[in-house]
Amino acid sequence: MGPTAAGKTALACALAERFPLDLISVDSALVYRGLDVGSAKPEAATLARFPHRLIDIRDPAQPYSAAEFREDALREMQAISAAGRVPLLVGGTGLYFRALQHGLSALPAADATLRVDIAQSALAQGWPALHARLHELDAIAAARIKPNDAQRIQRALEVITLTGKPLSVLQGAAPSRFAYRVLKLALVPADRAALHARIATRMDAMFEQGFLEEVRGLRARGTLQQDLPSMRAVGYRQAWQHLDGQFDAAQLRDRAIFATRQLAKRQLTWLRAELDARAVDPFDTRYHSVCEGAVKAFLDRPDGLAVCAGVL
RNA sequence: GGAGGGAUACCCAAGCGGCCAACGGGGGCAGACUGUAAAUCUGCUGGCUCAUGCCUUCGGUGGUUCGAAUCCACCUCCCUCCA
Repeated sequence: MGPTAAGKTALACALAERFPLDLISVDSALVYRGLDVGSAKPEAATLARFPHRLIDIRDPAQPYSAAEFREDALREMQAISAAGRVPLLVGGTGLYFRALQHGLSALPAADATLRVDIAQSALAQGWPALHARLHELDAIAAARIKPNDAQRIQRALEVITLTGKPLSVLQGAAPSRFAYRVLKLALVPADRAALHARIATRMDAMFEQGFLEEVRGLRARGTLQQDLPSMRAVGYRQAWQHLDGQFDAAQLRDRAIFATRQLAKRQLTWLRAELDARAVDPFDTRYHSVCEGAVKAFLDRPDGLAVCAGVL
């Protein structure tokens, strides 16, 4: 686990080189085919040598979901284990890690038509009005969801409409047991400025590698919309707006970098919640011996990043 | 050389005698997070203390006033136009 640009792929490959590991990507953007440069998808050569499962499994016109990820990941873990190898989950999507490990309540899947309906009434009445309606239907959920949190209000109303039951009731309990022992490895920047520097450098590299052309191509397909999850990904959203003429190239670079830094920050919040809860001591050599030289090498990295690990 | 316009907190930008430590946006920091999650949302963002408290801020210096970011004078720098 780790924030974007921390070097997760490099660490994963280094580990896979020394241990009987098969990689599974835990990343909500890498699942989309055609989002390569801008998503920092591992290079073809890397993927050829270290295959990652759950990359390029979906067309960008079709949304993916945490629930689908859980199913897919469990299936892959099963297959890998059955083959006598160990699954190594690599990625930065906190919700996916959580959903995988702790499960999700039995809720209905997204309903595109219904979402459009809800969004339309929100356009007319404003989200606070819908929040008020949610309060009538499910006071508990409404108390937890902020009046401006469009996405969650929409989902809550969607679930209630689909099932006739309050979301808060449905979310009540679903502790699905997780059949695996977990060793958590996290790449955490000891110095935020170092991570920011990496992000800027990588963004410039992306532009040089044809990121804009990639987005032009995706738009040219004619089947993609700005509001699709794939096109709202960090960088892609800003590039789309730039190609719409909303701002110049300099602005694009700035905005894409800002968005990436903000993403990294949110990822670190997930990580802290995850790691603090375990009270992991990053320098407990017991864990390091598990991953030997690979982790040690990363621990000694001079770029302000560090690896910590812990058994769950 | 002459005529205008402008200098506000990290950045942009309101304010134009008291309700101003100073609207708003960006950025930053912290947090939340159950089928959109690289998404969505919340809080904080001069210092000290964290109390309806104190201190230091609105280019610089001086002045007017009970009281100034807001008025006046001079100075410094920037922009536009005329020469």
